[in-house]
Amino acid sequence: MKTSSSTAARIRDVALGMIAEVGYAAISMEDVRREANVSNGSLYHHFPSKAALAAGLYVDGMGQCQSIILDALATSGDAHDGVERAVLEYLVWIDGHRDIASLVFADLPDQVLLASEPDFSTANRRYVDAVRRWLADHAREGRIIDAPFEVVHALWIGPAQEYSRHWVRGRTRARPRRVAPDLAAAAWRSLRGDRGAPRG
Amino acid sequence: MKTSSSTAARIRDVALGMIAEVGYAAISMEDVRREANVSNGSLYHHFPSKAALAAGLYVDGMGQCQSIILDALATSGDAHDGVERAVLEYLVWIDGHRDIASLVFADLPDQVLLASEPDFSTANRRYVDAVRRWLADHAREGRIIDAPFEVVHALWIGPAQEYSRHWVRGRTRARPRRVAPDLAAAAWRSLRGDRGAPRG
Amino acid sequence: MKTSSSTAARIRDVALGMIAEVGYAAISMEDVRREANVSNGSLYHHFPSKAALAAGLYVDGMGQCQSIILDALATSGDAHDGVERAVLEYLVWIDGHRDIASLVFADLPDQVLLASEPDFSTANRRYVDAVRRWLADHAREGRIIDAPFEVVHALWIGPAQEYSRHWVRGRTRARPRRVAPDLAAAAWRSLRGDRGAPRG
Amino acid sequence: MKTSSSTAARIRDVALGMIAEVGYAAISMEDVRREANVSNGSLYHHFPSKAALAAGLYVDGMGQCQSIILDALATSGDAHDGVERAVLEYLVWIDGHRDIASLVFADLPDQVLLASEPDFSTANRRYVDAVRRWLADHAREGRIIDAPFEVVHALWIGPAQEYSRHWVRGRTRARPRRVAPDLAAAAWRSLRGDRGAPRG
DNA sequence: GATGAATGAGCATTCATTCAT
DNA sequence: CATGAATGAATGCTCATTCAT
Repeated sequence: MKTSSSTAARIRDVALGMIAEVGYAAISMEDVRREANVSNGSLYHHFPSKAALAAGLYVDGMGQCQSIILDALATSGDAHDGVERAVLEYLVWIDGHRDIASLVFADLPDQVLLASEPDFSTANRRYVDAVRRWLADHAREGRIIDAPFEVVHALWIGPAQEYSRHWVRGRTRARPRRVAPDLAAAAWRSLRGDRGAPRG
Repeated sequence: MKTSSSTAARIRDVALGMIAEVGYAAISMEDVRREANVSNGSLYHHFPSKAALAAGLYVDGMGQCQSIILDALATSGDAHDGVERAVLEYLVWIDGHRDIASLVFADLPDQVLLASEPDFSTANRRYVDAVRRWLADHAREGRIIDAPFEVVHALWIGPAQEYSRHWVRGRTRARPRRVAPDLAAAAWRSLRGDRGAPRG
Repeated sequence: MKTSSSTAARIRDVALGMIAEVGYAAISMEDVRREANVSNGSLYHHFPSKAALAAGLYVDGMGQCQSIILDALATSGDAHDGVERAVLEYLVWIDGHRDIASLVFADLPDQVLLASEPDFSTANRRYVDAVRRWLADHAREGRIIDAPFEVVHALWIGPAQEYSRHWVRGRTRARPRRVAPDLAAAAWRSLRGDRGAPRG
Repeated sequence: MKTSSSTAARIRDVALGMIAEVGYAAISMEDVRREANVSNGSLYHHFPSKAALAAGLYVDGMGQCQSIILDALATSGDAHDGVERAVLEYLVWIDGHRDIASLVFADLPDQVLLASEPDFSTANRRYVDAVRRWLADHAREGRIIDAPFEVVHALWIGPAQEYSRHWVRGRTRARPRRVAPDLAAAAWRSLRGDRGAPRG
């Protein structure tokens, strides 16, 4: 429950909460306006369109989400540590930021994706490049399997994402942080290469 | 490529294609009506509401999707075979049914999910029960790890779903059937239990 | 005061009256809706947009207006007769159809002109071609001056149009039919060629 | 091509250009603001309303336009010379001031006309009185036909206005100055009285 | 003179749905 | 089964204008 003084921030907070709860398509600018206690003119003064409003939140949330993983890798000891910590911290973060997670998992209409550019692509490229580089370093030494990026990424983060997706939708009992250790361990089993077992 | 003779079938085909392409929220009954070359009255004669139209397609697609996995398990030899074949055949099927996959991955509004009941829950229960039973059998023998169903399922099918999701959105180069072997092998590495010994 | 039974006709009548009175920009579809006693949905069922509604009226009015002149020429005796009768009957008709005249003189936004195509261009071409042909016939015999079409047309109908324009805007005392003889006579003085005086 | 140093002048220039191009109704204060690179507050500091902004330009343009004709009359030799020179110089001026002409020909909404008062009426009265007086002088001597002012004016300037109107809308090939001699000569043919004998 | 946040009424249009024929 | 007219609520957005700083 952030207390937002500035109008723009208040709008953002309200919009994030509402989109997380019922989805982009199900909210109207009027809903946001009312909830944020802002006049229509003011709302559009700060955000030129519904799509732009959502796009801002989306790019921001996506960026935070990716940063968790990048940070885990940047501070990781070895391959095993990095692979597991990424999954672990991703799930812990999701667990603490359900609204943002909900937005990131939502499939937003093209309109919104369009309004997210070029920020989205820039952030995404930053993420993919960094992860790819990290993977390549470890793949070269045989610690991690050598496969196309998309495949490795799906094996690695895919289960955590899939689980989080269900949790966000309320179709799962255990919170992400509870299942994090299991998913982290399994991620390593999926990704470890021929010589990927220095720890044991 | 179905040939649709009856009006209802033509509507269904058109609707599936359109929802797959731009999403449920982005289409209108008028769009469907025009594309299917049907009068407004006729459209509503066959499908009482937009939600009902989508719900029918959704339940149907979901069912087909689940059947692929259930069939793989039913005809599987051992745990290893079942785990891998499920992923493999799932991906091959997705590869051949992009539109349906797109619909299944879409997060549909509550009204559609509501209109999907009770068929959806029935089918889902059938799926979950069967898979859970199959897993339990093999977990008991130590072939497959023993963890909560949602966790095991995420580890197993999660990467394939995540990859397919990206493919459907056009954000991936290789077609699902190309990466299927890698994802299948990794699924087994994730799920194999203490005694889930190498085949043969 | 036409009594219009069909919904579409009633909308058209109301819209013509309102646009004539206050202008295209000043009316709203809601105004038309209310005045025509039609539901919003019904209004848009018959006319897909405000521009389309106005465009229909515009093309129609323009066509009627042009027909008056074309008919006068078609039934004219000689050059003198045709030149004067065109002006005369144009003014008499305008005098009796103030609403339509108002619409024809209005400078409608590009939107509407765009929506008028291709009907507008077709009608216009028909008019210009016919008048041009009639003029050429008489210019060849020296009855009427030989100058570019636009110039001759401005000299011929221009004063009548300018007068009508002012009348429609309420900035003139005498009704068009009152001044018609003067304007008609002057038109002939403007247009008569070297041998344009068989009548005396 | 005025160079506008002051903010107010820059706004005026921009507004004139935009209104000329797309019309009063089609521009917003926001459009002007952006194009003139001025803040919203500043814009309203200089011009209290959209109508007032347009009204200023309108009255100014109208005045310039009328001055051309009044000057031609004031410096004219005889009736023939005055009638022709007025048309001639009017068209030459229009040719060089397309934007202003466009504004003068536009049919502006009542609120703008209202905001133009009393300046507009004052200027108009000055124009009408002067022209009427000039005409009366020559009509008394039989040089120019004796008819109601509105009729004479329509015959005299009407064709030039009608032609200019079309040119401004881009519906004409030849520039006004090209057709000026023809229109001027015809104007004299229309207006000459019984004793409006050939010059010289 | 300048700035930009705030206001709220208004608008064209969309859309799912109903109903008479 | 089919047709198309009718309905009315809802929505994203624009815009002229005001006001505090």
